[in-house]
Amino acid sequence: MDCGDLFNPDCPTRLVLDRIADKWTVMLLVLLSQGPMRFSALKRATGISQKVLAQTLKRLERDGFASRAVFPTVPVTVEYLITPLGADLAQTLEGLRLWSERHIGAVLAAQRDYDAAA
Amino acid sequence: MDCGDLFNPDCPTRLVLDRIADKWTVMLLVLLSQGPMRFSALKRATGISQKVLAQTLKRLERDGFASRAVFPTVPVTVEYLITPLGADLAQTLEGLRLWSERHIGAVLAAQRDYDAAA
DNA sequence: GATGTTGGTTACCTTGGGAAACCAGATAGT
DNA sequence: ACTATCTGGTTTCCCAAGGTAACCAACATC
Repeated sequence: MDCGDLFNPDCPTRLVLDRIADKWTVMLLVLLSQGPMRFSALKRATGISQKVLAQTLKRLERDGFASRAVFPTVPVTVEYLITPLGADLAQTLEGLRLWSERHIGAVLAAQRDYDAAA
Repeated sequence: MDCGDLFNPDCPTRLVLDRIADKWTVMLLVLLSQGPMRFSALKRATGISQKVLAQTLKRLERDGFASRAVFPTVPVTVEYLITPLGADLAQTLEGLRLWSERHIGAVLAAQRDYDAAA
């Protein structure tokens, strides 16, 4: 697991982590990778606040991970779609999902042990 | 990429994301997976503040991802080591590191395009 | 006994996320 | 005409997470 230079703040891994390692970005990425979704559907699905959802979607669009499609219905319909780049990233995060399902028990057990010792 | 139910807040993926999807946890996990490291070395390597480093390491320990070894030298030496569980998680994140090195250019290009359009 | 070293903890301040209200644009109901 | 309603936001205000800097304990050295 050599990063070339993880100590360097311009290391690609650090740059990518700075973009996606927050509370909601990864979850939105995974949701959108399952299919297009409207703003309100994403809000309902995640429980994220409207403000931060708008912010986070803007960043996803800026980074080239998602795109916005506006349909002039009434009321207006806005759909968010994953891009090929975003889909590729979501695919590599699939491993994390599998890991979570396999090891969540071990994590929760570790937490219980740690809390019991204190 | 079916999560069973990513809409459910108790979905394993969401629980794991809640633990590791913050500014520093993933980077510390990757660093420790390369070998044991002392507190001050982690601080220098990441640029993280002392307070948040201590906090984050405590959480890593609680979640069973890292362990703390204190050597009664003078001044005291404290080493942080990755656990098998943490190493396993870091291994699945290796895919993310590879993805970053391959696609960071596309991300930065997308950002440039987006900013130019505005 | 002042100084330096490591690994923290404790103020203090600044930034980011959450809750709720408001807004635009257009239609439906009364 | 007027109010209500729907979507997709933005604005306002508040609180929590993170950063800065100072301090502390336990020694060892000068």
